[in-house]
Amino acid sequence: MTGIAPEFDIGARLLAMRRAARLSQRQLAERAGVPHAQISVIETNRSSPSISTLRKILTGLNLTMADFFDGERAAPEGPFFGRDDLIDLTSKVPVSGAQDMEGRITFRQIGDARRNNLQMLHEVYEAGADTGETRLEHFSNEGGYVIEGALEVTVGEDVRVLCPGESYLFDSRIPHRFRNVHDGRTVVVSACTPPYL
Amino acid sequence: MTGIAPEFDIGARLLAMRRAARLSQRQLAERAGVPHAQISVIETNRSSPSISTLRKILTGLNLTMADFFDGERAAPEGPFFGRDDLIDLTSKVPVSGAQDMEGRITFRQIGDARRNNLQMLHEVYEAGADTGETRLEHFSNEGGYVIEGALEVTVGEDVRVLCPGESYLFDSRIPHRFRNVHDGRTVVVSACTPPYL
DNA sequence: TGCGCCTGTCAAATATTTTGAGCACCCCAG
DNA sequence: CTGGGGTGCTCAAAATATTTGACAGGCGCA
Repeated sequence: MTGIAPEFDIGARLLAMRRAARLSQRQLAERAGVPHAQISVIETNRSSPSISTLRKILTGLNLTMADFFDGERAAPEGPFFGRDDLIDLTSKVPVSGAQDMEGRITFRQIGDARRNNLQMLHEVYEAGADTGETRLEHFSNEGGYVIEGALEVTVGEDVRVLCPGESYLFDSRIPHRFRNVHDGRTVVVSACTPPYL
Repeated sequence: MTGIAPEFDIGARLLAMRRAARLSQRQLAERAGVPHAQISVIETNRSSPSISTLRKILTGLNLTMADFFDGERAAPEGPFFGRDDLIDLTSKVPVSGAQDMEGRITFRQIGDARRNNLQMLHEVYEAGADTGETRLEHFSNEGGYVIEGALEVTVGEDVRVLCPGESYLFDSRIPHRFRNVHDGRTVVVSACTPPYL
């Protein structure tokens, strides 16, 4: 048996986190103090790393185990969700210029994205919030609808400011960026499939 | 190198969780579908289990990875903590008669218990809340001070109702139990060393 | 083109974990 | 006391993960 967990894709998750940190396998390996091949093997799910190994690697990403497995947290059953049923993903979303963005962008997920293969988020951007250029390679499609405020969305070469009632939909592989250009907060309801996290 | 993680004691944590679930190593092993020796080896920190293995074991305890590593979550630095800095432990505390107690007892931790080797909690018992007989074997000492309401505390053979201003302190190895006998909520500030979770 | 540097992957040797059986101990009923 | 059933721990073989160094492809630049 090649003990690979089916439910939660460790490899994909690590890959996403690493990409988000803009690190190569080798860079991460050095930070974490593990051989570089290790990263490759784990990301492609060809081994189920030991806790100690995973922890070392996570150290290089400044993440805790809890952070890493947060997505696995039991989600409310549904199909209906109250205000408090939304799952806060903020800490998990690897916003590129994360230095200054702390606490300025909030993502809350509706239900169990993985099970439904659909990730719906309620996103709140405080004034000035900016994801920076997101070059995350999730092979997904994502869309969103602006509820409040004004969101500048950049997709590849296209840029546009979206106001309440306006929306977007594109292939996630295209580098994209979200920026709140409103002086108050901007609220968006978005969807992504398959789920990013 | 015998890759054992120093920071977060996996073995102790698993032991605590297993005890809380009132399962023997063999019982848990069967539920989880792993050999019983595994449990022993992990609990004594003589191996750092693979993610897939740990997940299997956790399944037998009805826990997710996120639950298990929740304690490792980055705690606020301190030495001062605002209202929102307290860490909610409610989901992690294995209250014995947990069936009915859902949402009726709240535990919030102050700062990083593990680092300071001191776990301070703000506990809120809703009307009727009862921990049931807690036969948790933590080799700790714990104390508490009642802020509001009325708490019936049972320690071994001793029983007493504590009102605001009253307090308790005892060896945690003695079976104990907390019960809110007030018709409103009861609030307690407690401490435990070394930390239970 | 060819050099240098980067990327990620692969294969073989080594180290660790996992496995299943067996051991010692304790408790209780016969 | 003796057998049955429980507890957790130990051991050696088998399976897996980790490590190391080599490899192929991409990219920029002389």
